[in-house]
Amino acid sequence: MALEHAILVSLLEKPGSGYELSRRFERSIGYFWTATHQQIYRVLKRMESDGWIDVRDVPQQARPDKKEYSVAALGRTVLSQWLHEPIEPESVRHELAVKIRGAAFDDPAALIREVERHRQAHTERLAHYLAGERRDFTGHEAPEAPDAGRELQHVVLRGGIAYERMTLDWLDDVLATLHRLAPQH
Amino acid sequence: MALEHAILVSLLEKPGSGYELSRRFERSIGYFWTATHQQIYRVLKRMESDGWIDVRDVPQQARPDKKEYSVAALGRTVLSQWLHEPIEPESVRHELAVKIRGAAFDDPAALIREVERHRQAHTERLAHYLAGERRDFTGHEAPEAPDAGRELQHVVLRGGIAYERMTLDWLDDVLATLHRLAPQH
DNA sequence: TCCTTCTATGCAACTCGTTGCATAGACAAG
DNA sequence: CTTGTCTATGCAACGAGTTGCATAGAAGGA
Repeated sequence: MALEHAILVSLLEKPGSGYELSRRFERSIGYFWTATHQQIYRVLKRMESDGWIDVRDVPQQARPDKKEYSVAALGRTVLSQWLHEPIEPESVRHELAVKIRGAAFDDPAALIREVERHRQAHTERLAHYLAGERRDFTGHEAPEAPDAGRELQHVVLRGGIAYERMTLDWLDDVLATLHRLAPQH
Repeated sequence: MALEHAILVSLLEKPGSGYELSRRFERSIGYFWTATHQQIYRVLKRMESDGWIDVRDVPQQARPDKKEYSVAALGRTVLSQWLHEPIEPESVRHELAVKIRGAAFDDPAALIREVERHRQAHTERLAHYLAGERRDFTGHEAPEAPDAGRELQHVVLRGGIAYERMTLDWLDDVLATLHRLAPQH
């Protein structure tokens, strides 16, 4: 399991409440690990009772009070241990690929609109990543004092960008194939 | 849920037993949807009792008897319905990306070996895909009578190949970044 | 005033997926 | 003749993840 670890990384990058974490899991770290707010609240509670993180009640005006979590010493140890353990290659769940192979037993042309929808979604995500890259990573780095966190966030973001570009190319390939199989469209 | 649908697609491509399906989920369709044999047996039982698939006892010599499953009419209907439903973009679980971001709070150099291990695994998987492509998709297609199933399996495989190539390039980028952050290595 | 939206937290029920274990026939190697 | 491997199926328990629902304060618009 790695949700705990994703939360530890996110809280190390910046302490925050369950609500704030669930927002981050819709942006930033959520591009590489998804979680709903229910999952996050439940896991935060367990992590806190296990002493991995500390809580602090933060009264707010103009909005409900919140609980701000930050990583405790034990949490850093746990994260460090996890970082030194080898992980298995990702187990893939590529629903669209299953659909494409399934289309052979139905109407391939009917998938065209669906694939175009995905293409659109990936175009938007790529634009979003590129905007984030321009915003956060276009300043000059001091070459003698690189900021490790910043560099590592950037290389992960470059991975997201490469993934979206590859996916767009592939979806074009899929669309060409579907059109070839259904020339009347 | 899509394991049912992945199984329907696989059984339409070729009927088979739970054991045979679990083998396919380690190759072929398993590159895009993973499942263990326990999951497969459990779901097969449910699908059969729901009338999506038919069973046939197949006595064998030199090995235990098996139950061969094939898709029933209802299963085809269910698959067709699913194919016409829009699906959400994949929810990502990229554990290595979480680790890379986490490395900022530990020793980035300690990740180098792990990333190299992943690079090795992806190199092997790419070679495996390319071998499969040479084996199954190097014959000439009759241009007037394309085999839809074959074409669609090929485009999905091309997606896997593109993914592995992109991943290898990105892992090289990650390794260069890690080395830059730990020049003593 | 009521309705909606945003922040903020949480429970309960359920399904999905993983892990460990068990059984059993046939064959091959030592 | 025992051990290991391959085919073949399955149970039980647990943990992870999803879905639906609930509460509540404050702000802003109709």
